[in-house]
Amino acid sequence: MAQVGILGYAVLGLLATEPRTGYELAQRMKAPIGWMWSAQHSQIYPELARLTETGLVRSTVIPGPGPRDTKRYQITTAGRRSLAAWADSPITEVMRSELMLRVRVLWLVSPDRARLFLEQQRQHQLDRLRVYAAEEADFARHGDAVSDPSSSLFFAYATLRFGIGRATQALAWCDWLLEQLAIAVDPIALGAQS
Amino acid sequence: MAQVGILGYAVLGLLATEPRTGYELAQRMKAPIGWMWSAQHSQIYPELARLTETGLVRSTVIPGPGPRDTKRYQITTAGRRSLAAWADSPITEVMRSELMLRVRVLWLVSPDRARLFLEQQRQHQLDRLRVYAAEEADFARHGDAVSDPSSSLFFAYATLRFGIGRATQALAWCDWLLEQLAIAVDPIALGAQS
DNA sequence: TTGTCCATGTAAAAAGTTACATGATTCG
DNA sequence: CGAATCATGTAACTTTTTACATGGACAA
Repeated sequence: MAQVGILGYAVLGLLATEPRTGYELAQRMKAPIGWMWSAQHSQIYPELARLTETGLVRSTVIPGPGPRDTKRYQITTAGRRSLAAWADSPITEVMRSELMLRVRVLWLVSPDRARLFLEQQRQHQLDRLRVYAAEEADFARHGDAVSDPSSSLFFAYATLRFGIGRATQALAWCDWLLEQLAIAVDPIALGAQS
Repeated sequence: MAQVGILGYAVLGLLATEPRTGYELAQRMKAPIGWMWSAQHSQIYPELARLTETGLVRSTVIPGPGPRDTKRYQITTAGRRSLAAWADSPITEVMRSELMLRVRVLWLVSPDRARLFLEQQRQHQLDRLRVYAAEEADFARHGDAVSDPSSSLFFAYATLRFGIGRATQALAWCDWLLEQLAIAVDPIALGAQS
């Protein structure tokens, strides 16, 4: 029995709340959900075929445009069971931050360019926070279900909170680092502060 | 001219401060630096060969054990130039969090298992913070160089700060979520709080 | 009529993981 | 004398990215 990879579970997780087409799944895997996990459509279509073969999803043809059939996928009972088993299995996460790789090497860049780079990152986090704020407003409209820990909505909201926390932390870090750089460039400021 | 990928720059970044063997590079790519970017030795050796071909690193054979030559790699002037150019070039980061994928789906799991899962994550963050604290103590021993933004040490310290901030934020989020779950399970606590 | 969105796929290449393989030294 | 560490590599496989390919509907 072919085992399911993370991408498979990501797809099953999205199908667990409602049926979707491959295209819709691909859309969802972009920002802001894509800031948690991303995938291209070229990865999703073959994955859906695999999940169908192993009986974890099922599809029905619906009317749609284009040269091929439009298929709406739904999760099966077996799929739901597989997803639940994966949900609280041991997790080994590999963190990858290109940003930190860059920062580690910023001493090779002129102070001006370094500051510009960090200001761009700062702006990037602000942009994210604005998107998150809009998402949070959406959740607020749902009312009580958001605070009910047996609902899928509650955990979707929890991931949003995580994203907001992360962006806020990254923003604060940018500010701290920019401040450190400013102090170093202008020792008078240091004197005035101490 | 074959272009360098992120892994290549990660390697160049480590070689920028001092020469190392492939083995030493692989060691460094484990925790806690590996929490920012990780790579296996099977990826590093071929990468070093590529970087040698393109003239971004150079190696000298040094005495060592085993059936093959032990090589110490150093970055070349061309390598340093390439690295500096990459450092502040536009960045497009793809965030991947298996944890968030799991949390999104925790409503499928029993409340007890969900709480256990989150408590494990909480402990995981605490463990990380302990390792980071030890690393921070190391930096403190270096004295002034840590606060000099023209030094490589300063930016290494900045990435450590980022890691600490991230783990702290994740910890706070775990606490928040666990609290939400506790309130839902035990409505008396809610009454007592309000 | 040109461009964007909907909708599905395949192919090729790059990146990353896991497993295989060798052998010296050093510590318990 | 066995296990861990040092040290280097290759092979097979999986995952992810980028590019190619088709075509309907609808709006500027």
